Amino acid sequence: MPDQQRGDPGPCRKRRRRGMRLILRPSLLLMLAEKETHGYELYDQLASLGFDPECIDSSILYRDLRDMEDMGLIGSRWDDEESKGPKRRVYRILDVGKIHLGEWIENLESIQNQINRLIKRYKTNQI
Amino acid sequence: MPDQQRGDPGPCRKRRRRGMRLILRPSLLLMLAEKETHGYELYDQLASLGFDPECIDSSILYRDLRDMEDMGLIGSRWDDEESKGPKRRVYRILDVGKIHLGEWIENLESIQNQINRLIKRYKTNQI
DNA sequence: TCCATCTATTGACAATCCGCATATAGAGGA
DNA sequence: TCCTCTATATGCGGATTGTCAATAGATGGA
Repeated sequence: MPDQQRGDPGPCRKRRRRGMRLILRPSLLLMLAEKETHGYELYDQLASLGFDPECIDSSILYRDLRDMEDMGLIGSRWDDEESKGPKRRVYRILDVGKIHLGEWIENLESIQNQINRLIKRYKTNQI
Repeated sequence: MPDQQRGDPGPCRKRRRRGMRLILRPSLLLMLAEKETHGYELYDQLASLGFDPECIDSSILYRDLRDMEDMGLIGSRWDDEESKGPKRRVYRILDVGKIHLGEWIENLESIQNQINRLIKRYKTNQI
């Protein structure tokens, strides 16, 4: 019996997911800045950035990719190599996306500072 | 003319807000763990935790407080002291809330690790 | 041949969340 | 009287999110 059918919420609790959504897009953008690739491989490599793949529905990843394409951050083409299985849509980062990624990283740094401050205050006050 | 009516999104950009929402509730809970108080004072003190008050609509704060009360994390009573102005709803943290706050802090720590990893990879690869 | 499985992407739908505007209301000051 | 500050609450429309299902090519085994 799968976990979802027991009362067990498992490791993918809501407030954990919230943080996940915060860093998913910059993570995808970073991976695309390293090399162009397709959604399914990005999905596999999320673990290398600390994501639990079981907590991420792939449709979210694909939607984020399409959204970022609509925003002009990344571009895509259908793969022309013969691969095993259905066709792949290969994404690459665009210049606008690189700039955007840089700003995203800055924002994450400021969020990190804020989280630091919060945790420090929590530990200092011995709650 | 207020900022909202110009095209200017100002400092409260969406992806900044996303991070804000992530830490608002634990911040409120931490402040209530330090001392019981009412919503308006919490609102004023958010700046001490690195929030930009202009980026937070007070309705969100009040709604979060009510939600956390519904979850059984905090309790409230109407203030019996005579204060200047309308009555205040004074919140205090409950035991369940303290446990919840601890778990929240742990989650924030793991999110922090993930952000660290992301930023490090960004800087190392000289994107 | 049929079926299960893996790869790969997409779309539909309901639920939730968020920001904005607005309502209410007591107290103090001009 | 009217404005402002303090203080809390609600309703609404639009954006975001998560879940589920659909589509579809390739492979391998019974």
